[in-house]
Amino acid sequence: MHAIKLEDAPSDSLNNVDPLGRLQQVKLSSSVRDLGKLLGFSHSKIREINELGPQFHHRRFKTDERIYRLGQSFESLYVVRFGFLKTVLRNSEGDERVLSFPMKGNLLGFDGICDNRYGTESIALTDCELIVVPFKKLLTTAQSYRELEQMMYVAISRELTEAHTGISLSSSLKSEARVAHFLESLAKRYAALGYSSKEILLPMTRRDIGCHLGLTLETVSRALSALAAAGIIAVHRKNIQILKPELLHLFKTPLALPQRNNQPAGSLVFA
Amino acid sequence: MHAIKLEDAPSDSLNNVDPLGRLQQVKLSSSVRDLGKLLGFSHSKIREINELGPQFHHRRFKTDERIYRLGQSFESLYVVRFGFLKTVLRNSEGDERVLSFPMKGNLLGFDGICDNRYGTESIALTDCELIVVPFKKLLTTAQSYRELEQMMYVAISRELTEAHTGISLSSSLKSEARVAHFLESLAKRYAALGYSSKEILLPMTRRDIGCHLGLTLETVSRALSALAAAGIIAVHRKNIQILKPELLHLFKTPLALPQRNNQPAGSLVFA
DNA sequence: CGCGAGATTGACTCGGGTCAATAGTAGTGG
DNA sequence: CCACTACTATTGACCCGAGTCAATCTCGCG
Repeated sequence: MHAIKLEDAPSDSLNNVDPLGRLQQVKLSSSVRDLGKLLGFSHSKIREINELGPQFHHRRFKTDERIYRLGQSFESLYVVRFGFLKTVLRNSEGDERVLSFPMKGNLLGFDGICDNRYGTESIALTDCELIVVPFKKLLTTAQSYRELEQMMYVAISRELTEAHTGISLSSSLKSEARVAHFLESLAKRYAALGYSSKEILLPMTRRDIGCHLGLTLETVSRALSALAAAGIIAVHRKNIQILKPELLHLFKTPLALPQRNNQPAGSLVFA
Repeated sequence: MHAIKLEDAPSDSLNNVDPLGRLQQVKLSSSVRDLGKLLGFSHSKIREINELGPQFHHRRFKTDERIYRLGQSFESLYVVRFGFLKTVLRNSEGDERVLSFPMKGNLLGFDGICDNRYGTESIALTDCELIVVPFKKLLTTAQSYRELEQMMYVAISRELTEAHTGISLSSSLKSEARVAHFLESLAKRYAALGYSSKEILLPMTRRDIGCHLGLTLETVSRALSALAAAGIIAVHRKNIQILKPELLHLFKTPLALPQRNNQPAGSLVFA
């Protein structure tokens, strides 16, 4: 039933795991080209980059560790090499909102750029490894490595725009549609990383999903159950099988049925 | 009753209005220093910038004109010199979401950076004037004007982060709290521009506000009425007077009342 | 003056929040 | 190894807030 191993090592061989399978606090490093690849830039763009040049350290974090805290002074951007995280926005009253669930290739910490301190908090959902990109180093070394700076900014723009789109557009949808949309986008991201897009292991709790979508954990649970009852997915705790991706996609639309009669409609249409 | 004149010229003297008060389609230009000031960077940072250097053209738009369309190929960033606009995100089904209401000093169009075409649409709510910053020019001239490029990126980060925060945090609040929060942040922005923060003229419709906050226009209207009934604001169409800013702020919190009894509570607490 | 877009207000309905009870799962320590 | 515990998830019952539909009002503009 285990969908995928979330801690699966990336394809290259930079890992360092001790005999018990535990992650060690070793520091390894990545070149600008490694970063470019990880961030998903095209090969042509990356080939222009000199292989020699600045190196960026890696850092490992255990489950539930904080990468940085709200208000902490901003020093570095992070690129995920493996593992899963969440970034959280807190308001003064303490209730929180999950902005994103970064995974391999995603960028963290850019919300600190504008006022030199992090405006969010980032927490490891699984053991994970991040590449540390000190912002000052980025600005100074980029004199010679201009490509890097521009790559980073393009990546920032992409991250923010995507997060924006995701959160914003779903807000007008019903709970089931939001959850369906969430699963779909997660599946796409998994697929892009080479994981299965049919068998998904959710690294986050229902509460986290709720905080991300603007729903309560109960509603998320009910929505998953409803999608399961409709035969579109199968749910067993954090293991999700996507049985009918095309119906999942249909579910996103606000059910543009005539719906003038007294039919119950709603979630039973697919039952 | 007119709160402020939205078309008020900025304090410097770069405007060009014909004898009838109409805006002319003249092109004027701004230096890097002008841009820096407009974007709100500190004087010390700006003083380092050579006054000579690249110049950026201005462009005027009439009410309801589109600055750029969704899908259009990305060429320029825009900085608002005066006037009010809205940026809109549309999904495939056509329903829209208002992401932001840019005004003087705000930046537009950065969502096009990541895939070279605009992912949003930007529409003038009033006549307005924008400074055009061609992205290619930014990248190439920035060899010598590195400050400019970095300023722009900091500004982008700030815009996106703020928009993010605004939309995200309000989603857990009740409608009245959302509207109160919206008014408060608008008042702050007005104040920062030197306008009155007590007498506000909303440049957008109730529908726009609703699309921004994830509410319907009726709910926005009701929320405004409720705030008015509580004596916190006075509403006359698009003219809003903020009578008790501190209560407006209190309203933001989810009303942490004991509320165990059968008191009606809700919007009448302040009546 | 009359038209139409925008705004307000009311009545009704229902989706999702809240509270609560239960069950499944993982981790801990004797 | 198993029992205890704490966390996570599921499901039900209830109720309130906001969406929907609709009528009316106001204002600006031709």
